[in-house]
Amino acid sequence: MDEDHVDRILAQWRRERPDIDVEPMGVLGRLARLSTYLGREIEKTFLELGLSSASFDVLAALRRSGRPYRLSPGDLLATTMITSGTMTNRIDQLEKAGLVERLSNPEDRRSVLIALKPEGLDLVERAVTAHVANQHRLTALLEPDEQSALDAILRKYLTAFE
Amino acid sequence: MDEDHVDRILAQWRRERPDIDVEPMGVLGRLARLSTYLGREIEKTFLELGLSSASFDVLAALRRSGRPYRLSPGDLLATTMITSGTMTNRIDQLEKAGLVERLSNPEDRRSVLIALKPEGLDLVERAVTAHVANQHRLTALLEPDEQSALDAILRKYLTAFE
DNA sequence: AGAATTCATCTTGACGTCAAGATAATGGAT
DNA sequence: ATCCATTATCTTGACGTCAAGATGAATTCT
Repeated sequence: MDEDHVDRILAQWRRERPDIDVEPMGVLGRLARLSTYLGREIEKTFLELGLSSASFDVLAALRRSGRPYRLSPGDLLATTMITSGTMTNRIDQLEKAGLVERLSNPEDRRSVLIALKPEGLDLVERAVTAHVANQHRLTALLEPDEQSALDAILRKYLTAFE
Repeated sequence: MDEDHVDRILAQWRRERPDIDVEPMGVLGRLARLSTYLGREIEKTFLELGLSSASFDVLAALRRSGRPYRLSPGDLLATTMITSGTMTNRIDQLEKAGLVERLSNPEDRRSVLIALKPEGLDLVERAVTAHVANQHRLTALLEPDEQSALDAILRKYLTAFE
């Protein structure tokens, strides 16, 4: 059981503040660090295609919704963990890049439909292939039984928030 | 085994792209979502003390380094996962808030020492107490055996990056 | 000693995000 | 018929972060 970065932080706290129980800090610290590393690895793959994780999330939501690859900003919002202002910003950029377009909805003039353009569809198909291959590489750093144990615990943990 | 948000995304991909193996997307997606939720919960606690996670990280590094609570920006950098520009920015703010001060190092004029001021020490002591209590609440959402299983897997996973 | 290299820190410009609120259209209640 | 609350989207201003490079000081090499 080698000492890692988080262990060294915990050891410092135990020396300086022996009154506090740092066990929770260990798990939560590791989760945060790991999530940062994994996020950066994932970002790299998208960067090679001229995308970001942020843009991909929107394109992917449109793609996996099925034909005709159209969703309202509100629908898109529901699939992510961002605010409406951030979604507007993401759509603006994708529109500027020619990957999606805003279509007005004749049935409800308050709302708008975001549609994947052919260029966006083509790009997201290539991106998802590269992304999934990369995710496979990243999860392969754990053994299959560790992956499924991790997944089960994360799933339970998430129910506390969703 | 109820269906969660990530399951719904995976089901969409399986329908639209039956050729791809979405298993890795499940674990990694859950890890990212959970990390975001936990990060927001943690941020809330610091907000009540007029701090952010970012500021706390710096104050905490100084506090747990022990007396006289002084580290160079380089030392601080090594304990975090941010760039030097971001560290300068964090120190600027803490200095502006009167929580730390920059001391010139007479032994090496290239470098600087960041010192906790009494106000900073007082605040970080209160912050770490509140933070640890909050972390305890957050980890208590899992059973003790789940917490330790999670910790063990995360520790192993992290070795791939550190 | 002088020049080139390395090191420690800071600056700049850009980006993604958020909170709060603005705008505009709809639907319901009286 | 009008008013009001709700819904959908966008705008604004601020913040934290990063990548790239600038600055100033120390070290190494000749």
